[in-house]
Amino acid sequence: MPKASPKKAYHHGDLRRAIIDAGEAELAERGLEGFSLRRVSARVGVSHTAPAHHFGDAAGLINALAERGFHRLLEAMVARQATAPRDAYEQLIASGLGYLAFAEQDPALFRLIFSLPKGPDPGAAVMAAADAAFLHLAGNVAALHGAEPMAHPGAYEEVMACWTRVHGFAELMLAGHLAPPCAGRAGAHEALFRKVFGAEFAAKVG
Amino acid sequence: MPKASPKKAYHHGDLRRAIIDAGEAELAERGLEGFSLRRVSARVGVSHTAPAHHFGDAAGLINALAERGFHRLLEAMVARQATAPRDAYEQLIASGLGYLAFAEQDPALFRLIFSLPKGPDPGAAVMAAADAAFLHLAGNVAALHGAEPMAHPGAYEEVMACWTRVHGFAELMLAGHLAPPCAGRAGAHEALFRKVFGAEFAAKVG
DNA sequence: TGTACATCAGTGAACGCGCGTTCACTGATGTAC
DNA sequence: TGTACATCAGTGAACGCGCGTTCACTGATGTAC
Repeated sequence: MPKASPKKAYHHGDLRRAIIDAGEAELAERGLEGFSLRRVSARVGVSHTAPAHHFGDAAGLINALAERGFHRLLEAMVARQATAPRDAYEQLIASGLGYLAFAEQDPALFRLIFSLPKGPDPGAAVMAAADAAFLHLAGNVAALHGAEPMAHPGAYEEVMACWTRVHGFAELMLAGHLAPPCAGRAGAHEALFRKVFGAEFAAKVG
Repeated sequence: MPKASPKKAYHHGDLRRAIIDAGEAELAERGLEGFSLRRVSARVGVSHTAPAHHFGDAAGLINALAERGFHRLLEAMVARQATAPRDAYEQLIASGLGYLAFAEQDPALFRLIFSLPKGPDPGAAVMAAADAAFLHLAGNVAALHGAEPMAHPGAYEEVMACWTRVHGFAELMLAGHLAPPCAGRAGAHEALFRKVFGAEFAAKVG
């Protein structure tokens, strides 16, 4: 039994993964404010210089967390859709509700992915993860017309109309700007979200 | 001439105001990340313990900045409306464009006012400033119906529909998630905003 | 009008803290021959 | 199969930095009498 009881192996085995996990937990518990490599390292039980081998500096870890964050966002949309009627509009709404659920469950990670410092290199992996989330929404919208995503004229504007509504709702919710009756109960925002999402404004001239 | 040439008066005269001004500038130049009382004090040319007399700690200054931020947001909406046709829908759109202009001009302050730590006491003055901005939008929406703000049933939902759209657009714009053709030119987002704000989604069942 | 005293506003030195970075190191793993 | 060596992964002590806080202080202002 060669690998049995590795009590305290010098090499961690999957430290990169462990640090991202710890970073995510740290973020959820204490927020981005005061986020530090030292704290994350201590959480993993490793010396505070160890992460440098995998991420370079703190920005590198933040980038990795952002990539995971966009994946989580996509997962949340997909998960919520699975519980909804297959009707295209209901699927779109469910996608939005999943988006809101993610924001509510992990506000710090949600905010992180939408406030990246726009540094020199945003990181191709992060961009790809963000694009995947965007394209998912585009798919939801295209389904309303039984069409391919982003295929017809005006498709971009329509997807952005969807995204800005969902995202704005999420941000105002986190900022505490939704009316008190909606606070507290789980999923209490759903009725408001449905009305707000579909509301039409009169008097569109020209 | 009693008060002439006060070269280097021991008392500042209006230090509270000066510190808020410096804090606003500091925020605009360097962002909330690494914002410190020491830097702000140095900017004013005053010892770094001086602000404590006026704000207590850093949170106190942040609060004062948030209050000013909401006022700036309201000012931006009003200013933009003044340049628009008096038609109610155009006034609403103009209000939204002012909102976007503020976000674009001072992203750090914009983000600050929508990410307050939700501490024990959010500060009555900040709340009042936020409410004023909300009520302004409510007035814009009510004008579509020639009614009083928040008077008719469904008025709240309608105002939130407006707010979430404008706010979501602003946030995604700052996060760099608007399509490249819209980046760069001043006011280049206006056409997209108009389409996105007024877009309707088909198939609203029930 | 003048004097005494309390309060307010700002100073500047000192402190401890957690941070990221550097550095010489050591244990483990992989590869060449 | 064995040995040598390079590379990778993680350690732990040390450093300097900017931060907020504390503290005794001093200059200016206001108020009572």
